[in-house]
Amino acid sequence: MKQHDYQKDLKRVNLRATPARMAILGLLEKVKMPIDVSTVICKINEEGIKADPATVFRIMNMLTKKGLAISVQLQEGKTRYELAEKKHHHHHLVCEACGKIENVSSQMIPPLEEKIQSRHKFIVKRHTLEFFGLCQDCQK
Amino acid sequence: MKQHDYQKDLKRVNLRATPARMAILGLLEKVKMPIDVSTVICKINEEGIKADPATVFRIMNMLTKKGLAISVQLQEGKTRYELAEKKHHHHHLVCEACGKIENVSSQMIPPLEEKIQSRHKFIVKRHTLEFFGLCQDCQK
DNA sequence: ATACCTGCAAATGTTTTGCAATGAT
DNA sequence: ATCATTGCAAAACATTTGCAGGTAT
Repeated sequence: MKQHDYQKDLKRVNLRATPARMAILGLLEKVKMPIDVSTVICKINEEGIKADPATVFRIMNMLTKKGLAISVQLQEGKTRYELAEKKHHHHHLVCEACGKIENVSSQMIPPLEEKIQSRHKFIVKRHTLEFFGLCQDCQK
Repeated sequence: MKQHDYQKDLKRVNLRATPARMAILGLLEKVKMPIDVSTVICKINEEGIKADPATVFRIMNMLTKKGLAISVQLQEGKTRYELAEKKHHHHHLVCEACGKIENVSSQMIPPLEEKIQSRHKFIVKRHTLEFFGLCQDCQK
């Protein structure tokens, strides 16, 4: 189980390796699910790293812009972030009872909910699907 | 082209028919796309109906809870609402250039982006797909 | 040494809440 | 006459920004 070299990751995208950034990358790898800024602050604080919300928001925006993190919005009125694993694009299964968040790969899409139900033992109550891009008029 | 009887719709779900509610339902039907609270306030104001943000938020929450409206979140940090047409479940095509929002039906899902591209002349840059329901542990 | 980062305070934007007054039934 | 609904003010959150001081490189 190889530990990522965050120092190198950060240097690669021209970001300085600060304690907060290292801690955040480590945390994102450890939790393996999208987390919001308050959780980040709380968790890294437990590791002895104190950071201001403004700083954490700035870091998350940076990591996202640089491609090290991905922002995820799950109809909660706030943003979550997860590590941008180079591997497959995926979506999320959000349990409305306990809040647990699992991943599903895009290959799941075709017979959609039945497949998810049988493979993940997850009862799909509803889903959201939104496409972002360019409408006909804006393609010029 | 039959005009909806909002008065009856509201009564059916035990909500009183107030000017603000009638105006909002009428507006939602007219615009035919999800709109946010600021837009609602602005538009109904043009019709001579003045309403406080707190009131409009309360109304939108009510309408949503009662099933007359649906809330839509398109990664904007705010909530949009659309009329809960009894017809088919659908998703949205959001143009990142002009902000126009079109609808797509669920039947589109299978070969996903290619189909959307050819049928809607919409270039899909990215999409979000999230499932909400009950995980294995929470099904008891 | 220099440019980047951070903390702090203040501002912005969305949404919620308490309470007294108003309005629908 | 009720009880729901509204407006207003204030508060709660999530997020952003300006600026001066601190820190990686």
